[in-house]
Amino acid sequence: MPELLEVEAYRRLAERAVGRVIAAVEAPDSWYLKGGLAAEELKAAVEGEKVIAARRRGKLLLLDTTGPALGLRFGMTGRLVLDGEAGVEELIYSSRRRDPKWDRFALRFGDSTRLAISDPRRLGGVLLDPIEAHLGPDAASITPAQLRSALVGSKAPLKARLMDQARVAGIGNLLADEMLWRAGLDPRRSAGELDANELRRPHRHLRATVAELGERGGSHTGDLMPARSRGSHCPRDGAALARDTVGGRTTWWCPAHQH
DNA sequence: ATTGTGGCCTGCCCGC
DNA sequence: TGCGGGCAGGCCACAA
Repeated sequence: MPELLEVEAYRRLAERAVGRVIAAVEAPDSWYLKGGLAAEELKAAVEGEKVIAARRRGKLLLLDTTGPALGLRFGMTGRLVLDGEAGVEELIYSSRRRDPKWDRFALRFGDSTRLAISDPRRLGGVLLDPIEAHLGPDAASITPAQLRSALVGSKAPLKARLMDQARVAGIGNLLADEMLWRAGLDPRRSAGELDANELRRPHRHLRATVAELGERGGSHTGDLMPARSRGSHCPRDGAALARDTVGGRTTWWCPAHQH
């Protein structure tokens, strides 16, 4: 599913659209426009404007224009397609097909090219002038001090806090499980319970996991990923893996080495 | 304020 | 072979 690694791939794809002028907005699905945004309002705001940058904060893709910025969200099944080319080919939990009816939003440029979001399950959305301050520091560049302050003083489970986009932006379910598995930390522990020594581990493993899975090609390429099924065992020590809901999400962890 | 829960979206896979 | 139930997770509304 699109976590920050996939959205970063989308950002790189969208960067090719920098310099193009938005000739028309296609918004066939009003559900997909968030924050009370109407299609007419969106058209009036960005048609005729030029794309000047493609940025990312967490899982949010930002298209800066000479007018207001556009915020693109992908949920877990959204795919960015530019000129018929997808930013990510293999999107786990989404369909491998591409059906035109799944195009929930698109920009048509003056040179007849087109940037579209194909999203079978309509879990993504489009925002006009998103408030970036609603998102915490980006997980790929967060500092140790920033991560520490995102965790201390909280009674929420460690995993829930890591996935709270207002505290740390970009960590989804798979990345959270993978980094905690690597860090040897129990996802259910209260975030604020970590001592000074333990607090260093999430940061180190977050950075390492993001870098490594980025090179491998996405958030689904973790070492724990193949073991996310019933009756499986820890790839590190062979112990039976535990499965439960933590932070509202299906969570897999190793009771033998994650404490 | 913080934390937890349930619902939304819909394609796909498994078992009958 | 078709069908129905369960499942996936990002986000939001809402409750305690």
